[in-house]
Amino acid sequence: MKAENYSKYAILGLLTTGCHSGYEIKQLIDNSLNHFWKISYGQIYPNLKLIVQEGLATVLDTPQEGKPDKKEYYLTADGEAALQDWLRSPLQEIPFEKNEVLLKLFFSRHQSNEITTQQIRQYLEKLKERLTIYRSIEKMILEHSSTSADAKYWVFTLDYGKRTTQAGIDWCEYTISSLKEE
Amino acid sequence: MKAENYSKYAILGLLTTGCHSGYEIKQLIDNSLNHFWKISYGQIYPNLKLIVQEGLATVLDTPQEGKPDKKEYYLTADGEAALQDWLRSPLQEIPFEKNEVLLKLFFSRHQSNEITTQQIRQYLEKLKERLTIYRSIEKMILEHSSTSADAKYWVFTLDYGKRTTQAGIDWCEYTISSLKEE
DNA sequence: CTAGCCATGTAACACGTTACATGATTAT
DNA sequence: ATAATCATGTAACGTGTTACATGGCTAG
Repeated sequence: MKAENYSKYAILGLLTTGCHSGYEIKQLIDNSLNHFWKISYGQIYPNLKLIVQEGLATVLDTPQEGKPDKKEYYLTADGEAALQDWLRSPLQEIPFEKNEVLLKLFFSRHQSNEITTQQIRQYLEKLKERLTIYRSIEKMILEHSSTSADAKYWVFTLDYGKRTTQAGIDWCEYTISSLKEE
Repeated sequence: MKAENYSKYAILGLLTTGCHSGYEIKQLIDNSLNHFWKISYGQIYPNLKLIVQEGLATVLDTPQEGKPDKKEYYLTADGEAALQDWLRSPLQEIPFEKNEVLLKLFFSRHQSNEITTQQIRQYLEKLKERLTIYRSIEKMILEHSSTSADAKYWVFTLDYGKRTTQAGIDWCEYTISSLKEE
């Protein structure tokens, strides 16, 4: 009963978006998927090796001038098929949030409302920053690559981030004001 | 640069909510914290052992009639202090969602809108179920233990779940209708 | 001259899940 | 009979992060 290795498919997908090396994959994830997916080099490089071993991509050693050499990966027909198979496969789980603020709030009768409020305010600030980041990524996509066939879908994923973050912001404000009335 | 072991504090906190054995902790988490925290026996029992070793709790072997013996854990003064220290410590990270639907949607130009829509619909159904569960937990808390000093805070955490889930539901409906117009 | 970017990779570690082992009682 | 609930625990496994190693080029 082994779950899928999602990171493998994330990498497979990213190889179709114009980036072809481990380094570029990391860049794109940090810039554009950061709100629902993360990945580290410790995952990327071993997975790329695996993907080649399974025949889902081929490597091309590309020397560069003034920069270190890079390895460029390109999906094979099998790789394309594997990506599409995974895309249409049914969802396994819905996302689960491990939320430190809520965990603390759950036990907050052991603490003054003042400190609890402070922490929620801290959380609120972080959510606001996050919202700003989402908006700037969205702007970038719309200006920079609105012609790309991917753009439409990327904007959908950002919309999700914006909506749920806004819901979190609303909650913070409501909860802070509730704690004050006492 | 080692992050905190949150599960340890989750257990520490739960020992103050009327449950005192590993089994009871698991029950309560599955019933009431499930929307922002999960834990398995493989984490609970080793952590309880650790907590006792650190002097944060004491164990009491309690034989039961008609049931297996259980071990009851009670926080020491040090344990109470450790919990409070952690509660007031600043937030480390804000939660990060690893979202399979969004990952697939990100690459959905490789697939027909029909299948993409189906998957979002699937996601929508799961979010609706989740919302129903939140509402029933909330009702349980309000009816069953509204007198408890914890109840107020527990309801806040549920409110968060309800709001963000509702935002997800709205997003699904909007996105499905957007994909149809083509 | 120092920081940061470009670029690839591994080893150790932390965290968490799953499956397994044990075994009594109670409800269907 | 059989499944479910009560109850504790460990070992193997999977997944992901962090720190480290290497090293050249470019901008301040």
